[in-house]
Formats: sequence, structure tokens, C-alpha cells
Amino acid sequence: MLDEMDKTILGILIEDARISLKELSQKVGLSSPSVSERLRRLEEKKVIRAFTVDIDPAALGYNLTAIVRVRPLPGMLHIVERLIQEMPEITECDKVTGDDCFIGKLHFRSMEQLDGLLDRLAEKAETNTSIVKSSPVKRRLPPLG
Amino acid sequence: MLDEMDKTILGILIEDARISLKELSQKVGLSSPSVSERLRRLEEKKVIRAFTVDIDPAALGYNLTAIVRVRPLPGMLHIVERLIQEMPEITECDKVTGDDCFIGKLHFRSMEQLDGLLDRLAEKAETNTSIVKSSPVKRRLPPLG
DNA sequence: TGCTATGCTCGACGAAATGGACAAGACCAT
DNA sequence: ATGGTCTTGTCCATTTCGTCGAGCATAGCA
Repeated sequence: MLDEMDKTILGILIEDARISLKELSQKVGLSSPSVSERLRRLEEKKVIRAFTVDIDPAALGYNLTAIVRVRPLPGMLHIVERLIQEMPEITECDKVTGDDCFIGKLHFRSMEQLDGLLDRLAEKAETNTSIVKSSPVKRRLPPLG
Repeated sequence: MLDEMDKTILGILIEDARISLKELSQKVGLSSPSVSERLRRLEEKKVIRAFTVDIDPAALGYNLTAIVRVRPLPGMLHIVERLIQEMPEITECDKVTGDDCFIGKLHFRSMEQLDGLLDRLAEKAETNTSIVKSSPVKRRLPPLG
């Protein structure tokens, strides 16, 4: 499905998505038209979902991060889901099996702000919040193998 | 700290980090050297941590995702932290306040694989695993405001 | 053996990035 | 006010890069 060359290319792009085709093609030992074509196919196949930029939330003033587990009260599941989607401070959220229904990541500037955000959920769900102290594993890819 | 122009630029780059300087500069209404200079500064200030590529784990064969909460047994904290860092299937992990000490995201191909991975933690920590059913909020940025 | 698919290279041309010289505005101390 | 300087911008010439068309090599297969 993905050959070694594709994986090499992806590995390089993860570290620098703005590398020029030329430099990329030199690193992997192909001509730039072939690399260009491979990129096109990787995008087409949705292996590459997007080229994007990794921004430090702290640089935007969000010095604090929390992980929130959310268990909607009976009958509130869809309302809570919508509520979560409409809170832009929640930057990712998964719906999961188990007692908790949603697990999300929240960026905020102060405890007051956190309190305000959680209050909006409190009427419709039980929440359990853990403040992030550090990130032993930064976002990375699972093995390409 | 970040002016409106920077935020506009970041907003565009989040959606397409490989956009040409020229097109980017047209969209924001500056010349390309100035945009280039702004990018340089944004990288220098570490607002932009990296230009990267968003890859679908499913395209690499990881059809399943779980969120794992890990509570090391007494005295095992550092060993567990190292263990987590050395498990490449864990693609992000935070150290948090509260009963759980670590919360991580895990990509895997089969229940057997999940079982194997959790077994490696089981001797040194209690774990609590939630399988991801869907992702109501895909990775996004908190408000730039 | 010969047909076709795929995936590559090469070279040329137009497009884009870069670097240098310089201008406009904000701010400050004199 | 005057002049210095710092920041952020433009413009333009040069260099670098991406894309396109044409053509070649290999693998799979009737």
C-alpha cells in the first residue's frame, strides 16, 4: 500500500512540510517530478490529510492545558456533544467506550477561565478534569512499518 | 505579541502549510518578502513549532485508537514514564494531576496488539483503557484572539 | 513475443523565492 | 522641532524551483 519510498518521504515531511520538492527529491534519491507525483497520490489517497503547521498554544496565551473526561447526564448525550464542539478552547475530543463518554483536551489561560468553561458543561454532564503538568510524549507518528 | 496579520497568516497555514509565499502574500495583502520575514520571525519565536503533515493513522494500518490512563505502582513512576516513551504506538502522552498520572493516546491494529501493549505496562502500573469510537472534535487551534 | 501499465528521468520554460537597496512611520532623547 | 534608530514594509534583479511534455525501462500478462 505504501512502499518504502513513500514512508521515507512522509518521514521527511513530518519534520519539515515546507521543504522544497527539489531538496526532498535529492534526499530520497528520485527526480522532483516523481516525488511530486507521489505527493499528489498520497494526498489523493488521503494518507496525507493536510499539510499544516504546529503552533505552540502558549504563544497564543494559552499557558494551561487540561484533559477533561465528560459523562453526559441521561438524555444529554447529543446536547453535550454539540456543546463540546462549540467550545473552541477544546482542541480535540474523542468519543470513547467506558464510563466516560468523551475525552477532550482543553487550552485555557487561567483557572477562572477553566472554571467558566467547566460550568457550561456542569448542568448537563459530570466532568473529571486533570491539569497537564508536562508532556512526556509529544505528538508523533506510530511506526511507519 | 501577535498582530492581526500574523494570526491571518497562521490561519491560512493551518489549512495548507505548503501554500506558496506568493499566494499567501496575495491573500493577506502584503508583498512576499514581508510574509517571508514574518514567517521567519514566527519560527524564531517558536510560535510556529514546525511545518508538518497530518497523516491518517488508518492509512498506516492503525485502524484502532485508544486512550489509556496510567497509574504507576508505588516507586514505578519513572520506569513507567520511560516505558511509555519507548512505546512508539503511543503517539502522545501527558503527565497530569489527579489519580491518573499519565494519559496517552495509543494506535493499534488489533485487539491482540492492544493486549500485548497493555501487558507491558501491567506489571508496573494500573491502566484504564477507553477505545475511541469517533472524534467529535478533530485537532484544531484554540481561538487566535 | 509483443502489448500495456506504471513509474521513472530529462530538459525547457514559466513561476516563485531570495537578497539587497531603500522608504515610511513610531518612538525616543536631545 | 531635529535627528537617530528600529521596525516593517516595497521594489526589482538574480537565482532557484516547479511543472509539463516526451521518451525510456521494467513488470505483468495474453
